[in-house]
Amino acid sequence: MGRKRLQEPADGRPTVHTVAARAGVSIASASRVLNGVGGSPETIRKVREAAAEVGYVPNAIARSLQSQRTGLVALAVEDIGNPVYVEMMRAIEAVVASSGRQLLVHATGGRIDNETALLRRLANRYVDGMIVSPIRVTDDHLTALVDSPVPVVVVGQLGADAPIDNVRTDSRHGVALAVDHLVATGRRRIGFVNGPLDTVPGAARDAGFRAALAGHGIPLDAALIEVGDFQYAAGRAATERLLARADPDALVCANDLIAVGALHALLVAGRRVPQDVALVGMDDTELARMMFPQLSSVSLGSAERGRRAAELLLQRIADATLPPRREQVPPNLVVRASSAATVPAPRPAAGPPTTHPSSEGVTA
Amino acid sequence: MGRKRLQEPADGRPTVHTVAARAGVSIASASRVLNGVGGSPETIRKVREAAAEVGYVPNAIARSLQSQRTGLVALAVEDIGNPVYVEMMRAIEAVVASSGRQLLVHATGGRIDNETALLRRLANRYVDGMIVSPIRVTDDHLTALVDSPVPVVVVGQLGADAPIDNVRTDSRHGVALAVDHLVATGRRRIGFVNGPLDTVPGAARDAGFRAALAGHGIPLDAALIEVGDFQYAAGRAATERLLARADPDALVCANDLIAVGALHALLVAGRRVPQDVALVGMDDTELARMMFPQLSSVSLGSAERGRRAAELLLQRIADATLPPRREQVPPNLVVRASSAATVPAPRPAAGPPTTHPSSEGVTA
DNA sequence: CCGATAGCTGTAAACGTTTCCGGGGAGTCT
DNA sequence: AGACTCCCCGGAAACGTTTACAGCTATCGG
Repeated sequence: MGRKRLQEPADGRPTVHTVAARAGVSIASASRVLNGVGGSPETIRKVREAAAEVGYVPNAIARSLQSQRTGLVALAVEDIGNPVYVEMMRAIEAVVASSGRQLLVHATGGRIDNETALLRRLANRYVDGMIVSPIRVTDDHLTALVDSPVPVVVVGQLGADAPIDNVRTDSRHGVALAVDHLVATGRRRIGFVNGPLDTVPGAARDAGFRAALAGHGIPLDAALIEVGDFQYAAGRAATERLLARADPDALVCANDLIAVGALHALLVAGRRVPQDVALVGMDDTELARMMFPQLSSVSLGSAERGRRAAELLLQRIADATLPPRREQVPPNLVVRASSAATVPAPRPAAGPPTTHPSSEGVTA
Repeated sequence: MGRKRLQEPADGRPTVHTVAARAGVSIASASRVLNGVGGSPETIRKVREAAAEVGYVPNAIARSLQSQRTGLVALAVEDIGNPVYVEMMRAIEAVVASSGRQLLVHATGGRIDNETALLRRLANRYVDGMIVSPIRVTDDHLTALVDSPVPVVVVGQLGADAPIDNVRTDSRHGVALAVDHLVATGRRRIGFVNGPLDTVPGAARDAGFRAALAGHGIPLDAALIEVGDFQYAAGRAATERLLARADPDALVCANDLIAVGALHALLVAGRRVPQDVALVGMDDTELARMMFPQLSSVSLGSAERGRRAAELLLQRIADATLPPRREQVPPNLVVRASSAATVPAPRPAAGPPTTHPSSEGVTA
């Protein structure tokens, strides 16, 4: 007969065989006791003791191979530094952790190839499921998502007929909320600093801005629209370009990072916020509250979307036969100092300019 | 004889058996071809074809069980939303990804139990290695780190004799740089907004602040020291408390989040920055450059520390017998508008005393 | 007092891959 | 022509776990 399997691996780390041998029982009994299912009191005692003595800790990989699940869930977002994704991530992590799983975070940099490569590697079964928030979507991309061997939930807009669990918001409407608010407080020369138009959110926000302006009968002035990417530096640069050629009395920004960049550019240019230019960001991240003046921002419920996406994913992991579901989180506007109606009246001509410390402290 | 193993699992997903059978070769040959090692041209062709036809993708879990590595590296930090960790994470991720591995990110919330639990779960071999940046360290904690079955690299201060790969900076010295700079530009009533003293960085920065002040012969005024935690809201609240009872002409903050909170509190209180109060943060994150005025900040080289930690970890994964190493990244001060010398001259004694409020405040 | 039943235990198969090893064929050198 | 080398191939073991199955003992009901 051939020699039995090694009881003690060269590694030195104990396996269930080590424990079983030491306890004088079979590996099956040892495994049962360690999993808390069955076993006589005597067996339980012996196995527990042996396990404690050798410091046994089960090998999760072997277990996964057997059980066909890893307890890992992946999240793929464009930019891990964007506070909106941090908030989403926190919400997802809370749900995922409460189900005893761990979260694997991936930054795609918005590059599609990166994301499809990730999808493909996903097929190798290392994660039980995935949440992805793509900012660009192609057909290839879509079929990769649909064909994924593990459950996928998408956060963001998706073709209407795609059979994929999906939680979205309505950022078109979100931009409209911002514009409505600015118009209501007397602003008319409303500028817009957007992200790339070839992204899903960029396109949606552009459409929303144009529609909202049209809804108020305000003619579109191309000089008041500027495009960068969704980062701080680009937002600042784009705003500088815009200010060089136009004179807005309000600025809508496609996310909070851009808004912070815009704020910086405005203050450097000597404009007072909100007296000279009202400013509204989007995503309502912690960053908006950190600024001085605090930024108004359109909340797109990122934490809520993350939470729901995680729940959808967990449900689908539990039951793969569920029909594709779609959930929607409504946007809502949070008004803060950066777009407050100016003190005496919305008219920029009247009123003492100085009551607010922000103006003097900031425009040195 | 018993029946052979299923060629086609109920799952429907192809395994190496499926493609071997389809190609008419053994699983050993199939495996070799798929791994690009060996095989005759004919075999290679057949296997490749079969694999493509059934859409074979290897099961990473089974592979890991065999190879004893997962290609996953974990990172545990206190707060995933703190930009300093974002920068560190980016640097780590770059190194890790270039070695073909993936990064698993974990937020510990600074709670020790959380972290040791993570360490213990680590023992189950799901990751090849781990980078941890603990803000609190106990003995239990330390032994858990030392006993870890997988390689661990610590970012941050650690007991001098701990046999653990470690990359650190000198935040004591970092605080001293800030104080030196403020003193050199004429500030005397220098306040300090710190994080919790029972954390390693909190304690180090406190010690650094006291030492630096003593070095300049400036008596310590307890009213000028305030403690919160390392978050924005706490920094703002702590600064409000401090301003209620003291009148600093400069503020050193234990990190940039605190500094942003402090800036907000200062501006709300009507203080001008830097004229009335100079402000210096720490970590030199993107956030510091986003503010208006831009914040001076002591860089602790977080990206560099992350990069080095990742490299140390990869080296140790490759060779576990390496002796424990320790690397140090020096701090350096980045001066920006928030602590610029006030306009007429840095000399408080010489120049005309009245033009600027700060100068008169300084000669107390 | 005997058969059914319940609970425990051990053997062995299974998860899907890599890899050691031995056998065999083809080519080359002496 | 025989021996040697080199390469390719297939069988089978191994990674460490869970679990189906069957056998065993002890208890209980009839």
